[in-house]
Amino acid sequence: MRLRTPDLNIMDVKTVCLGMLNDGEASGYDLKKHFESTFAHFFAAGYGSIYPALSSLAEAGLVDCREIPQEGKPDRKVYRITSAGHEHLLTALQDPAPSHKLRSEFLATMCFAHLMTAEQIEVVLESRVADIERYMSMFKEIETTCMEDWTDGMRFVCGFGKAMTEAMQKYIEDNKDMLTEQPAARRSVAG
Amino acid sequence: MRLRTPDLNIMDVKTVCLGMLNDGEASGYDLKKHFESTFAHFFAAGYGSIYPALSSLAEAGLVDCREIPQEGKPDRKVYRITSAGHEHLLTALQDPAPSHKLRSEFLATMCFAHLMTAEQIEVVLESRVADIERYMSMFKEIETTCMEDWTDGMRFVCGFGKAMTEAMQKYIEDNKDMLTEQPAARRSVAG
DNA sequence: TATCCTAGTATCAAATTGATATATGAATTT
DNA sequence: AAATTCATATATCAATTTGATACTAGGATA
Repeated sequence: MRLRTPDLNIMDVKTVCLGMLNDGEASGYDLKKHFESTFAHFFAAGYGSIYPALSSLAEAGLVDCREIPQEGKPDRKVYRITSAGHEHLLTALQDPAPSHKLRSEFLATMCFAHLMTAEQIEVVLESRVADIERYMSMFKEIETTCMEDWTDGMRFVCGFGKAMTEAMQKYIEDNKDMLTEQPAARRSVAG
Repeated sequence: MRLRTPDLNIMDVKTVCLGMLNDGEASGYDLKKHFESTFAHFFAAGYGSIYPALSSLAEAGLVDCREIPQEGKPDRKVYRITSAGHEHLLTALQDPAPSHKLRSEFLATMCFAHLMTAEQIEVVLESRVADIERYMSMFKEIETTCMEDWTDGMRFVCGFGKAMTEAMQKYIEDNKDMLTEQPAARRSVAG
């Protein structure tokens, strides 16, 4: 019988929020903006995971919460990391093999390209290229604005994202013909 | 008030299973092996999602199931795509902008590299490089064995995986010093 | 005037993860 | 010879995450 692993040192939404809060206090709304900007290319999180994460962190005493009353809007809840939270973060960072997983409906779709028309394939590739270009602008903007006051870690991570995005762009550019210049008829049922 | 999108044309585990079954009948166990080999680098799925997916597909009449009795083991359930299933697959492939998402605990960890010791960072980088090398062997094996009878789509997808993996390897090789050769002291609390 | 954007909270069903359970024969290790 | 691991094959379950939705209001834009 195998014992359950402690589950305490995993980089889930909770831990990433804790890490962000280690950099300074913030509200759930503020954290969401972080997830949408610098973290967007490798770690997505929505309100549906951020708010429960903050509640859970507060309940565990890893952060504490201060409510700032506002008129017309809900109270702003500002979270601050505690020393227990800081310790917990250091523990989570001890995982020697953090995961790195791609979930690509795009590639899954391309696996079945032989069931699609050339036009359908082109539309999908164009949308992917558009996405890539959005990321490239984002990386460029980041480089020219906030990058100077960043840690080496953040620089490494953004450079990583940029390098991957460029490689993706190049691969698609170089190989799209593989998909769209099919000699044989496609699709077994007429569209 | 916005209407709920039809939700019928999404490349979820169900649809990917359907696509795999379009290539020939298979059991849940067989599909798992597919997910572990050729699909491993971009679309993970475990039994916990495959079996419910197959049940749901069968219930919707998109596949049918034949039970083959076996001694000592549970009956083998072999699923075959129906014509309704084939149609559904073609519909799912009409999504013009299928997603492509990375979820990287590795990069999230590296964001907080300033809270880690140089040794911890090195261990993490080594485990990532080891993972990359496993993927590279996998791609090489694929190229020398089954690639010939593949569709252009599958070739595109595997080439994509290989290109990304190589780019990742190169980036880490070229930039790891950024993380491990820090001049300043690290960690605010002694380890 | 109407709609959209920003600020701010929060919840919920559905999908997915990762582990676990069950059962047997064959292969491998001690 | 006994013990352990591996391959075959099914399935479930709690916890996590997704993606959408709901509520409110001021300011900007069409």
